[in-house]
Parts: sequence; C-alpha cells; structure tokens
Amino acid sequence: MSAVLARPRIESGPSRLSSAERAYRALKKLILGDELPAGSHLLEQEAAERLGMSRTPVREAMIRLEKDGVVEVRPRHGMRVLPVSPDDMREIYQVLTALESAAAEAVARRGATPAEIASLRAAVADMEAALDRGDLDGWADADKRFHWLLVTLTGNQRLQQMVSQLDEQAHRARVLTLRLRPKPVNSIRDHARLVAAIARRDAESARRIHHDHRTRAGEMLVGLLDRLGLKQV
Amino acid sequence: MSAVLARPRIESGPSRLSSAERAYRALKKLILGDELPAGSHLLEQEAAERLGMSRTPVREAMIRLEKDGVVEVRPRHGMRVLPVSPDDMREIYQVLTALESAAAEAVARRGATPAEIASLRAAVADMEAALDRGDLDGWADADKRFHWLLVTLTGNQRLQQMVSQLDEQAHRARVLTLRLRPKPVNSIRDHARLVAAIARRDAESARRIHHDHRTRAGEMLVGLLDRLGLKQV
DNA sequence: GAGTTTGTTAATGCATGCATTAGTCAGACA
DNA sequence: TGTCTGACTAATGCATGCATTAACAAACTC
Repeated sequence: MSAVLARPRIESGPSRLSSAERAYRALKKLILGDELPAGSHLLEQEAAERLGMSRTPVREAMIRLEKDGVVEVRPRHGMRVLPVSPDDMREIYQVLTALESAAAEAVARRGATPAEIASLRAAVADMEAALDRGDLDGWADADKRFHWLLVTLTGNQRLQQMVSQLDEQAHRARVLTLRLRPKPVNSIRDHARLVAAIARRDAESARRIHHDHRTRAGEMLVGLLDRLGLKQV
Repeated sequence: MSAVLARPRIESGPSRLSSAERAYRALKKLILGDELPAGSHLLEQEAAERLGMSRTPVREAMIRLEKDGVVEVRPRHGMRVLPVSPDDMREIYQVLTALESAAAEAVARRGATPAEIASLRAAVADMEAALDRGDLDGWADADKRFHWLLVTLTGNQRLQQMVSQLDEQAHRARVLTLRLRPKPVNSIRDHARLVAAIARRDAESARRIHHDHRTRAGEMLVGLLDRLGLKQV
C-alpha cells in the first residue's frame, strides 16, 4: 500500500477503521440515504457480502444501529429498517422540543461570545439567502446548521448525542416533506428572534421562542404526514 | 428443568434469554450495584468466564453497555466502567431537567385520569411516610417511582428511554449522596405542588415547578460532589 | 541517566463452523 | 375450504481459532 508511505498517518485513532465501524457507517448511510428504505430487511449474511466482510462485524454494527433506534433486529429476519409513523414523529418532536429549547435557554443564560452570535446569525442569513433563491436544500442545510450550532454551544455532550439520535430518526420524514411543506419563512423569523434573545441574554424568551418554534414545526410536520395519509415513512 | 414443566411458559418472547441478553443484564447489574466500581476494567475473557459463556455474547453486551453510556470499550483493555464527574452530573441533570419538566407540562396539558393522579399522590404519600420514619431508602424508592410515573404518563417511549438511560448514569452518585444530602423535605413539597398543578391542568405551572425542582436537586447534588472533593464517582 | 528500539505477550477483531430453532410450505384432516 | 401437522430449510446465536497489533519491558544507544 503506497498510500501508507505517502501519508504516514498523523491523525490519531486506528489508522484503518475497524470492519465493525465501517459496517456501522455504511449501513447508517444506506438507511439515511433511503437506499435501504423504511421497512426493508437485510440479513446478516447479505449485509456481510455487500460490505465484503464476515457476519461478525456486521452483527455488531446492527446492534449499534438498533440502539440508535433506526433498525430493529429480529431473530431470523436480520435487521429491519424502522418506519417512522406520525405518532413516532410526535414523540420525536416532543423530545426534540424539550431538549433544544433547554439548549436555547442555557446558551442565552451563560451568554454567547460575539463569534458565537455571529455564527448563529450567519446560519440565519444563509437560510434567508437560500430561500430567496428558491434553494430548499440549501435552506435545509443552513437550518440544520443553526440547530446543531445551538445544541453544541451548550457544551453538553449528552444533549448533543440525544439530539442527533432523534434527528436521524426524523431524517426521512423531513426530507420527504421538505418540498411539500409551506415555505419556511417563519423559521427564519423565529431563528432571528432567538438569536436576538440570546444576544441580550434573555434566557426565558430564548426558551419560549424556540419552544414555540419547534412545537409549530412538529405540528406542521405531523399534520402534513397525517394529511398525506402516510402511515409510515 | 422442572420449572419448565411447572410453569409452561405463557409469556411471549424467547423461553430462555439469549446469552448476550444475560450478559447485558448481569453486567449492568454488577455496575449499578457497584460490584464493578467506577473505573474498573473487565476483559472480554474475564467477563466470559465469570458469566459462563464465550466471548462473543459478552462482546455484544459490552457494545450495548457502551451505547448506554455506562462503560467505555477500549481496544485491548476490555471495558472500563465510566466514572461520573461533577461535570457529568451537570450534563445529566441539565438534560433530565429538560425532559422531565417537559413531561410534567405534557401530562398537565393532556390531563390525567383520577387514577393517575391518585397514583402520583400515593407516591408522594409514600415519600412522606418513609421520611417520617427515617427510611431514606424507602424515600428514594418512592421518589424514583414518582419520577418514573410522571415520565410514563406522557406515553412517549423515546422520552422514557432517554430518562432511564440518564438515570442509570447518575445512579451511583445518587446512591452515594443519599445519606450525605440534606433531608429531602422540599422534594415532597415540590412534588405535591406538581401533582396539584397537573390535577388542575395548569401546564405552565407544572413545567415550572418541576423544572425548578430538578434544577435545585441537580445543583445540590453537584455542589455536594464538588464539596466532597469527589472528582468522580 | 533519559530516551529509543526491539522483542514478547496478550487481548482483540474478525472469520468460520455448527447446533439450534423459527419460519415455511406441502399435505392431511375436519 | 380453512386449519393443523410435521418435515425441511435457512438464519441465527454462540463457540472457537488465528492473525494482528497494542502495550509492556528489557536491552541499548547517546
């Protein structure tokens, strides 16, 4: 492997990802990318062949994915990609609302640095610009960035981990509804108000603004899924 | 096994737990019971011998425990029971506060049945009775029951799963401080007020009462750990 | 004497084999 | 015609073996 000579690994960690880790990432990517759609099954052996490894690391990856709440492992059926129902989305958004609004409150309370405020504002500006040019994907990216920034600014790793787990579970529904939902103009307004509240260290307003924002977003999404008659995504 | 004949399994699920499941439960029990104290190491082989099985199911159990946030699996060192620092407790309580106060709000908003209210009141009464007879363990049990009841009444399984994960992580610190903390008289008062708010379907008060309750409990706990100079538990 | 290098040991990561058993389907039966 | 029985098939759950490699220590250089 000449690559080893060419790049004499500076990075930390294992020079080569373990098979189990590769399996985990690959399967998760397939699921989030909807190449393994909701409800689809994959046997250990099938996954192993597909990924060019034996069943053992695949099995370990499946256990992890099950803990992430994205698949179900059933004896004799391999793993099954969990569909997300409107009720699931209700659950997810209820928790997400609680976590993120607490994050907003916490960040406002401790106060953000000018640089942090600027990065939040930048995300809002990107959302606005994307929306102006009708770039929904760009808007979604910037929105995601905003939310993630908010959560990381708390410095609470457990909070981050839980939010990202819920985000993954909700991913498919969000992608699906991105072009079916009304134009997310309110989102931008809500986020701008949130940034303002954070900037003036108004924790209670920050919490309420984001709480209401997430609640509305959740209701819109669930309502949309219901109206579309989508029992599962 | 005469037991099999005596009780011809009515329940669903595998008649005999899988080895991986047994390993998972056994290890978790050892950890929560502090028989595997914070910071202790256990090699796959050691655990396997101790549990009378091969490394494979033990390995799978360790992967699950790692996802639960109670151990760390390090290549060559087996698993290590994660110590909990005051900063960890800060994280845990911040998230727990967010989740449980959202639960309080949700339950108050949807309204609880008389039976549900009664069970909450019963838990509070048990806390009071236990405290009156100086039974701290009894108090802790009833308190745990109250919190769990609150969370289950939301019907949100993701919320339940996350709360119980955080509870496990905080378990050792709570046990340790149970007899070092001031008498939990305020707890009982707070819970009684929360039940009242739920009964009158006052969601905003319910949220605030429980939010403040959890926040204070967290601060007390973290302060105690800090004061005791316990860098980790 | 401190820092390196090298050799050894041990634990892992993964592949593989096999007994077990759930799931399936044909065919008998009511 | 619907259901039950039983045999067959296939996927799993677990044990085991082995190559790999990190960790440790002893020897060694400067």
